[in-house]
Parts: sequence; C-alpha cells; structure tokens
Amino acid sequence: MKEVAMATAEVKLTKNQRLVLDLLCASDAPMSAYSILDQLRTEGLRAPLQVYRALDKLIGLGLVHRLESMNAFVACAHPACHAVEMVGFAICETCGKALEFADNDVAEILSGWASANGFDAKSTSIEIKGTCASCQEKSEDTSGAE
Amino acid sequence: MKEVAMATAEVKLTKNQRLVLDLLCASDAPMSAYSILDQLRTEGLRAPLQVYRALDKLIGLGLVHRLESMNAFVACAHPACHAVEMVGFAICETCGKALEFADNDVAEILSGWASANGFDAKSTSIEIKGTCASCQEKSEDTSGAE
DNA sequence: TTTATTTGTGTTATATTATTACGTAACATA
DNA sequence: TATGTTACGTAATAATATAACACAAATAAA
Repeated sequence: MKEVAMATAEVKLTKNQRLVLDLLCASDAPMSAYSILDQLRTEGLRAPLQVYRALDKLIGLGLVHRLESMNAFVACAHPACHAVEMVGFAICETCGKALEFADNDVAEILSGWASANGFDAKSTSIEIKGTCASCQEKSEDTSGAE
Repeated sequence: MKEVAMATAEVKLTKNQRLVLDLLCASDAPMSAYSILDQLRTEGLRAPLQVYRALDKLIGLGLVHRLESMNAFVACAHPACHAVEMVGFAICETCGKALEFADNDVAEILSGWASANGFDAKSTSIEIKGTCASCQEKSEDTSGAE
C-alpha cells in the first residue's frame, strides 16, 4: 500500500511545520516568510531559517504552494486532492488574495508542448495578476456612483 | 497611425536601456539584475537602480521578460511580434537556459477561466521547470554509456 | 524663448528575501 | 550500541529590490 500525504490531519508534522501550516490555513491571503516569522515569534520562532525549513517541507508534501511572482506562500486550497495535475493562481493586486484554480486542459496543452519539444517538465507555475471580482465592484462604487 | 514598440531597432532607448538590452540579447540564458550590473560596470553602471530602472522600461516595452521563479530577466525571443498574447517559459534547471514559447490555446483557456470568475487579468506568467532535451542527452551520455 | 512637465540619471542608504555554515538533538533501526 | 536520517537553533551573510534625494536632459506648450 502506497503511502501518500493525503490531508492536513493525516500527516505527522513537527511543531514548527504545524505552526506554519496552521497560520497559512488561517490567513485569507498569501504571506511572506518574514511575516510568517513575525506572527510566530510569540510561539517561539526566532530565525528565518526555521520558517523556510518548515515551508520547504510543507511544499514538498503539497500542503503549501509558493507564489513565485510574490515571494509569498499560501496553503493549498484542496490538500486532500492529489489527483489534480496542475495548479494555478489568480492573484488580486488590490486585495492581495490568491484564488487557486486547477485546469487539466491547460495541463495537457503544456505537457503536450513539453513532450513535443523534448523538455522533461518537473513543475509548472501559472500566475495571473489582475483584479478580482470583489475588488472591481468596490472600485466601481468609488468611481462610478455619484 | 498608432505607434507601437515594434522591434529592437525602432525604439529609441536611452544609453542605459540600450546597454541592458544588448547584454540580454547577447546572453544565451536569463540574467539576474546583479549579474547584469556586474557585466556593465565597465560601461559605467554603478548601482542596482540603474539596472532595475532600465529593466522596468524594457519590460514595459515588451522587449524583456522577467522570470518570476528565478528573479531573472531575459530578452524577448520575438520582440517584433506583438500579436502573441501569452508567453511562457520552459526553464532548464541544468543549463539554466529558458525557452520562450507562445500558445494561444492556453491563453484562451486562462482568459476563459478569468472571465468566468469575474477576474480582470492584466498579466500572466507561465513557467515550466525541468530539463531541456539537450541536457537530457548529456546526462544519458554520462550515466548510460558504459 | 521661457516655462512647465515628463522622463531619465546618479548616489546613498536601506528594506526584503533567502541561504551558508556550524553544532546539536531526536528518532528510527540495524 | 552504533548508525543514519531528519529536524532544530543560531549567527552571519548573500542576493534581490526599493526609498529618498538632488540634478539633468528631452519634450511640449505658452
């Protein structure tokens, strides 16, 4: 029987890993490593490396994603589901929230490109920057309502 | 008649912008801002900001792309063509080269997701990490030939 | 030409993000 | 026990990026 990291509850994490994961799960937006560190100082964390090491592990387990374009980290939206191949993010530049999405069509096209070009793909990052629906409404309120 | 930055030659760039662009065009792999700076010290550049400002401008003109996952910069592979909507990179972790690709199918799917979710997308980054064909061959040479 | 505006420059200092290097501790397992 | 692996804690430093200031050049309008 193959053992796979299935869900948050099923993986045995160390204290530091658990602290970081819980914090990210509680946050409604991605966090930088240093803001994670600041939030966890009361829990005894003191140095950046303590956070980076926990993040590395959590990312390896698929419980956390890194947003490359922001140097920030976010808890996986569906940690129980490892069937999804490819994950992407739509990042709102106004409120800072990141919407995670999965799309197998995109995954297929990209892996098709890779195999057609002899490229052995290990990981893929898709990040869309823009304005989320909620923030668009708010800005209409401000500019359009007179 | 609408004026658009068409090709390298047609845009009037300042001295610093030209230095940075020429260097990136001559490089066969993406470069960090600081390695650009080091290469251009002989040309009189002294401070990181001189490089970052040139890069900002060049990126705005579409002549340079930023690789988010590497904090590196690369000259656009087809600066004359602004018809292509979406650009992605396959980055070889062995040789460090970045292959630029464009795919309108991916672009359509992603913009479809965006409009379905009310997300106003401004820019998209797709970065695939792995091993390029050439580096796979070399590693076969090393490990497989006995 | 003068004036105003924009854009770019150069410099210093600093902020932010990430890693190297070192030594120790906890734990499993042979 | 001895051994290997993984995690921990700390200090120092590297790598990436921006803020703030003063000045110069190009541009366009008055």
